[in-house]
Amino acid sequence: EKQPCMPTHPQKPLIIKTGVQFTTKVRLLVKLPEVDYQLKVKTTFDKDLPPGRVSRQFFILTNNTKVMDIEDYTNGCLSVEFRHLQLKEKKYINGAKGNEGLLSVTEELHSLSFEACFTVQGLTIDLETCSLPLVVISNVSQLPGGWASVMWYNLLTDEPRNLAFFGNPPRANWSQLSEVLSWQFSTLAGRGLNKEQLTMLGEKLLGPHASCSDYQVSWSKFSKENIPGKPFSFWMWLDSILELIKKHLLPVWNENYIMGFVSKEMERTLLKDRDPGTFLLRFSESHLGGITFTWVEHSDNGDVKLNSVEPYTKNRLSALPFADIIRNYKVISDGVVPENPLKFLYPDIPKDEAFGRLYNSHSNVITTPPPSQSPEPPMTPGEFDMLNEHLCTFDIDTVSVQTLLFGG
Amino acid sequence: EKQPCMPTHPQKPLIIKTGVQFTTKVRLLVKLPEVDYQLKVKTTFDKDLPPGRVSRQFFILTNNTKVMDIEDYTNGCLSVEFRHLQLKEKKYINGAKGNEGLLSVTEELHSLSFEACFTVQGLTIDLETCSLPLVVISNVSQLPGGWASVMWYNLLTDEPRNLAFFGNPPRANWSQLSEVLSWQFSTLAGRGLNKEQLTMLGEKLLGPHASCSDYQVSWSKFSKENIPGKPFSFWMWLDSILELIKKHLLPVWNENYIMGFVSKEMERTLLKDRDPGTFLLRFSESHLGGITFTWVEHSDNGDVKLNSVEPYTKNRLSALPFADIIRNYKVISDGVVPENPLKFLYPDIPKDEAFGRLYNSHSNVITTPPPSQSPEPPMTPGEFDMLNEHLCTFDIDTVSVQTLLFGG
DNA sequence: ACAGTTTCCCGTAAATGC
DNA sequence: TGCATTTACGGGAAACTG
Repeated sequence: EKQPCMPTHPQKPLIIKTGVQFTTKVRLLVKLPEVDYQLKVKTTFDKDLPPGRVSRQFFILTNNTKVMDIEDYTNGCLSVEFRHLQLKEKKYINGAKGNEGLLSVTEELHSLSFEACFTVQGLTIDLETCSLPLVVISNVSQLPGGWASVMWYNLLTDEPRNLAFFGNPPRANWSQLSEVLSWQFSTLAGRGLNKEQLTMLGEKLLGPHASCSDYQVSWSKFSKENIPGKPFSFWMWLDSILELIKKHLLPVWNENYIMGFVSKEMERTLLKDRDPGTFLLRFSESHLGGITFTWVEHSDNGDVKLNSVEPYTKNRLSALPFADIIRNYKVISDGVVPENPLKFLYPDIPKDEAFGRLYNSHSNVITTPPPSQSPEPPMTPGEFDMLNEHLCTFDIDTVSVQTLLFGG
Repeated sequence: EKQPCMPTHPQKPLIIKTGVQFTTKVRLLVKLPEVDYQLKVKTTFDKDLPPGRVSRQFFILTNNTKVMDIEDYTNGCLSVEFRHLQLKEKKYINGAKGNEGLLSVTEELHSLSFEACFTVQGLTIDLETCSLPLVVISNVSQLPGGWASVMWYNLLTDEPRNLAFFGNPPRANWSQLSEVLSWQFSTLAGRGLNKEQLTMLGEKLLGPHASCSDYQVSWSKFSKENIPGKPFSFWMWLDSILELIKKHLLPVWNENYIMGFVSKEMERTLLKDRDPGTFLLRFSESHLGGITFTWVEHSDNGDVKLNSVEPYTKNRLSALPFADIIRNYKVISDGVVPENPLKFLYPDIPKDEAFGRLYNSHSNVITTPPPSQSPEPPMTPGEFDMLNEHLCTFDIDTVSVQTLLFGG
């Protein structure tokens, strides 16, 4: 049987959006003695949470009971997959929202519980397990915040179900965190971040004085506080770039043509001694999801001048792919013949040699519609791969099953 | 009380999308003697349609009963407005879909019924009325087809409720139809179509030999059959242009700078004797929702050459407004200095004189994000204005009320 | 296999709630 | 009032269904 619909945002599991279908699967790890009746599993959302512990309460709209089935004839394992599950918020008649006041919705952790009950050799056995902490959102605009929480939790704790984690979230070592950030890029595009790129990110987060690997980053600095002088947090900024790459820059990113994370100072250091027309590609630090290029120009008196273009965002890039923008970019100034100032991709690759294979449109004259989106690249392995299977795939804990089987 | 949400697609009433809220209002035209209890009105979808008459059946998801209220103290009129109504399709357990097989969903007409019952001076009075025919769609992609049906019905019949209308739809005189088409533009933008533009449309629909005003257009030619050699019907094509104007071309359209509907032959006739650099703006006939410009060029040997650019569609226009595209358009050919070939808007208005006020971005160098959408223009009056009030606003027929009042 | 139709759900905008 | 959060729904794409 083919799956009629995939789970939500497959790249970001453990986040459930209300009103959108999701899928979950439980597997029984012990081999049971023959049972002559069907083993029913019931799934419940936030089963044994004392009301008021979390500010919002949800329930599963759709049918939440299903019979276990033999998953695979090679191991005879019993499993059940719930599909088309959907979450809805409970509305309180008398506004008794037990809001703790401190946490945002994406810091509020929830869980899915699974229960099964069966009788074997006169013993009644209750099985129960639950998922890793889940974040519930109501709009995809909350997805970046939710994913920040999932990353922080799984990076910093091995506890299976500490729903109060964000009441007092621990700090992360920059060495751990930078690895996770790099993985975000490699799961997206097959290319992580190099040392220089990570150094720039570390300095952005911790200040220029120290990006030593034992420096610690607070949860707040990572995703709650705004970057000084900017209306967005570090993670919101970085996630906007991930989205931009995913939708509009994959070919160029995968060719390693986007230096991307370069401070203004480093940019000057790199470019100042280069030939005129040398340029590099850099993500905007002032706007969400923007990319720009900076090129070297020599004034008549020999001064080195660096020019940048206003960042391109998804709107512009969906009208014309980035490689074609680079190809056809022209500077028009009064009295001067328009010219493309971009000659060599840093350090010295002739522009057309680098981008030639990525060009789509032919020229300004014969304009063609934007080409269809390039297909999603295959994912590369990484520590978070466990999350990249089905949403909430977990096994019933063998130990507790055995306890029940022999201790009942 | 402020309205919490507007009805669906306010420009296209009498079309209801399943799962999307709509609003309706009934008004009692006769002044009733004092009643000491509240007058309840119940609304029902497709109340007395024999099952099987239409292929799909729908029901109102939300509460469908409401109490009438005094609308306006100057006339003391009773009325009730239903808000947040929502339609859902009935699913048949045993596929007894009474599909007539011939009609498409947007040709299937439905109606909303309203009932009220009250007692006055010992007489029990039943009031009932119903809406003009409605089209039910499940996706906005069906909106153009639905609006074609609403237009055709209201253009060609005065019957209040001929739900079988599209079983054998009448033809329309070109004189009537062209007026309706022009109104589509004037309700959108405050500017209808002129004689030349309508002539081009008439020839497109009827062939070049005759666009005499008593020529008749069939329903099929208008919106069902594809234009020969094209994968879309006449109305789909025209509607795609209306959408393009609404979202991306309002300022330019309202200035009357878009000739728009010009045959290739007419274009040549108009441009061939003009100065080089004279251009006109024309909608694409080969692609949905596209606009292009054609300009005159003189070859070295004196031959007149007409060039056109590949049509701009909503994707490109949302990245850069059309006036700026015209401003910065450049032809780049090998060995020739890039130049903007657009000099004079036909017949002879210097480009910047025409478009200057509409320019937004300054040049290619300092690029700015596209400006926010310009606000909806006020509507102009027209025969279809009655439709452009609330969705399904109608009065209970005075005659039948009196019949009931005195004939009971 | 296919075309007409519906469902799904992201992403933007507006409404709502606190 | 302002900000956080939810709701609404257009639009593109996938899934469904005869």
